Amino acid sequence: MPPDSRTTSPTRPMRADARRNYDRILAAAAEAIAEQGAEASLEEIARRAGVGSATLHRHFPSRQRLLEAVFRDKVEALCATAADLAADPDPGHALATWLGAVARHAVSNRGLAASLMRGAQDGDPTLGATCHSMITNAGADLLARACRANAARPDVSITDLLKLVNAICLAVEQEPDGAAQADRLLTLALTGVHPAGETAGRRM
Amino acid sequence: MPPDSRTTSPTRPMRADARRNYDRILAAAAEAIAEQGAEASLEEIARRAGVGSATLHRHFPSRQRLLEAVFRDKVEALCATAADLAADPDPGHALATWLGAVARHAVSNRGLAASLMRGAQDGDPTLGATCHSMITNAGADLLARACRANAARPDVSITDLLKLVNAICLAVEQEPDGAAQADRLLTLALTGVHPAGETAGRRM
DNA sequence: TTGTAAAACGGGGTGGCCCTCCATATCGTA
DNA sequence: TACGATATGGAGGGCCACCCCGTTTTACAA
Repeated sequence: MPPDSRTTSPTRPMRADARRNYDRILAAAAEAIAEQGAEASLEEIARRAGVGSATLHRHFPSRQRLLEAVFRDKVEALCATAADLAADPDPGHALATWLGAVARHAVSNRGLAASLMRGAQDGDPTLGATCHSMITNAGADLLARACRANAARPDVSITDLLKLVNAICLAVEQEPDGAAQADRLLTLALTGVHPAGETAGRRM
Repeated sequence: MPPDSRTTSPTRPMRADARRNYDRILAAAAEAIAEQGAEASLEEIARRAGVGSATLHRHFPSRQRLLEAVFRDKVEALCATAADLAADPDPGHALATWLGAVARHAVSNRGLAASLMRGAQDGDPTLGATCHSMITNAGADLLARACRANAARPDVSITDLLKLVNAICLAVEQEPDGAAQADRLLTLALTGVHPAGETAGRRM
């Protein structure tokens, strides 16, 4: 929800200078995070944006809020992908494809995985439209279809599935060949370690 | 490799006061890390140990070194478990059991997972006996047996398997019910998302 | 026992970080 | 244009990692 001077929402529109600074901070943050990951220094982001650190903290009261703003469009793209895949004739394939897309985004956007995992947990029950809930809602439908088509076990939750994907991405995101590793590990996790032919679903 | 005044190694034995401080720091670190996780303040650890921060930095040039020293005995226990399980008549079960044990340790010792994952990567090619290599060597044997018994796919590496386990632990270690989640996710990853009966090993 | 060089120590400094206060500057509008 | 509401950012506080270097402690030999 980037503050929007065009909306007719009850909140008064932002002043022009405020909006300009907001956008500059967002751009600087995207740049810094791409280079250094989600732990990039907030002070440096403010410096890059050419604003004081107080201004950054006023617009984004927590790091999490900043991350969510930075990644919002990526998350929306992922949700759109999910909507497209909902029409796929093979629900199992659709689910796997989507999880792969999530992983690809998470690996190539350092910090995204961490953002997706933390759903406004830090006693921050303000906005309902967090990255976490957006992505969860988007995936729930795909999983439900896959279950109905018997392509996924009924006892698996979308929360667990996404946690798994994000855990993998979080773990490999600082390695040089992160994308390849994430793909390999995701495939491994989705298909299990048993060799083809052995009964799947056995509790090891 | 806790410096040992008893060894006959080429390096001169530690002075008594140095050894005493080393041990105190280690104890304080274990305590602080158990309470606050791997990001515990080094200054506070020094404070608890009753030494100056410079002394801490002299004994442990990096946080990673300190973590490895703290977790060394836990890792050794895990290696011992692996050795025991090598005699298990069901290699598949042995591997799964061991991975579960790794997960349990990692979840209950905050920071262990991160330690296990980073093998002296930070241009720190000093000691070969890092946590990472110890655990990898211990697991390699179990995996090899499981493969031979056709209980694991031949194209899976112990590195990947451990990365998966640690990724899961890393992701859930700050949540209240981390242990339960780790167990659930690990099972999911080992058995795959396909329902029982569907062919395992299919590339989704 | 005592003298000495080597080893170890730790207070204090540097610079970075996050976050907040409040005097000042800027904007939108009447 | 003038004025009140809004936004700004420098300065400062608290915390941290890490290092310098004068001082203390140790081990050992005379």
